[in-house]
Amino acid sequence: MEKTIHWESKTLLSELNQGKELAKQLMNHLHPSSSHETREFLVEKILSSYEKALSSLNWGAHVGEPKPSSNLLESPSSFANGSPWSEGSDQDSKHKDVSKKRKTLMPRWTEQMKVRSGTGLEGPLGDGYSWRKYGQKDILGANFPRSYYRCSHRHGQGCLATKQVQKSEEDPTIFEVTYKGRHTCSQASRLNMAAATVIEERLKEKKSHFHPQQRQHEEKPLEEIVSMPGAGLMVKTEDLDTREDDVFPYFSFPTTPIGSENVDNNIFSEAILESNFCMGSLSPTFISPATSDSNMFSLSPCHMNSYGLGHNVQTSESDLTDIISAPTSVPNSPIGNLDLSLDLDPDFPFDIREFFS
DNA sequence: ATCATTTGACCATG
DNA sequence: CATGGTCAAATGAT
Repeated sequence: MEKTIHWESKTLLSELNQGKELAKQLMNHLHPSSSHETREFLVEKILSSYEKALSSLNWGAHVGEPKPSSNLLESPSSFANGSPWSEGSDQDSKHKDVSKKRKTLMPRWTEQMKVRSGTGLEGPLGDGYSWRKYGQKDILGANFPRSYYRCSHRHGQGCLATKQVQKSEEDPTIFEVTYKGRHTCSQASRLNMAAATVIEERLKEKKSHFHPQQRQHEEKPLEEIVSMPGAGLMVKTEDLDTREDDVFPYFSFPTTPIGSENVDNNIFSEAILESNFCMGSLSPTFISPATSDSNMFSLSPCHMNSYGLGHNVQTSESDLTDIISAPTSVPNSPIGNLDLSLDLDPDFPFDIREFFS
């Protein structure tokens, strides 16, 4: 069996290496003079490599798991109007029996994203979902309040996804976004479109000029910017509920496009976002000096929820909260200068913003 | 008028 | 009891 593992890690390595090389090539083709097709081609190749690598991980890592990763083939329509998670639509009956306080079997994960308001790039990007703010609270020991959002389709579609947004104390340009629950609403498919659009826009922006569309109103960005999945971030999975056995590092992301219909931009952005996620969570990167939390683990599971797709991530209950503590902040270090030393180390500072900005 | 945000109060939890 | 999370009335925006 060791052989198998070996073989797989070899495959993995070679795929990753290939991806690396391709990425390098892509970098060289980032000049406006380079043809769009070339870039597209390279991107596709990269994605392909990653997919292979990932699927190899999938097969190798968790055999005894309840599910492979074929869930993405399921059409989202299956839960169009009834969230599979909210059995008894508890939304009305909040006062009901609190007796069984199921710790909300909702997955929870945190992302940290840097807002670069200087460049006008990290504008008011959404994450493709529409949220409604329902509260704000000052948090003890924190300099900035925490905002609470819920999916605006909660009423219509019973979507229970929520998120919390809070400015990082150390670096106010960083927002910590904690998502709870997945979207059961039909917005999910829009995500990719939105992201793709965003990317395109950025490209355009980059090419032409930058217009100071947004100045720093200091407070304003927070509510809006909040969370573009592909933004700088680390993903910290928290409530993974690994009470029992493994269920731990859980790879489940679409290796297949959801609707194989409009597979152009969608895949593109989707895959990019995902790889970004994964990279983010895999990178022990820079242990922020800010975090006084002595040790951080260097390996965090890539818990891909992919927004409404992977509804299999079943969470039992337990507080695994601090296992995975991703590096909190992107340091002020010269990453900004595209320090893409794409070496196959876990530090891989993969950040599409750097590519597209 | 409708919809979203703000904000203090209320509630659950540890 | 302190804290974090949510509700809902008031307020603001469109």
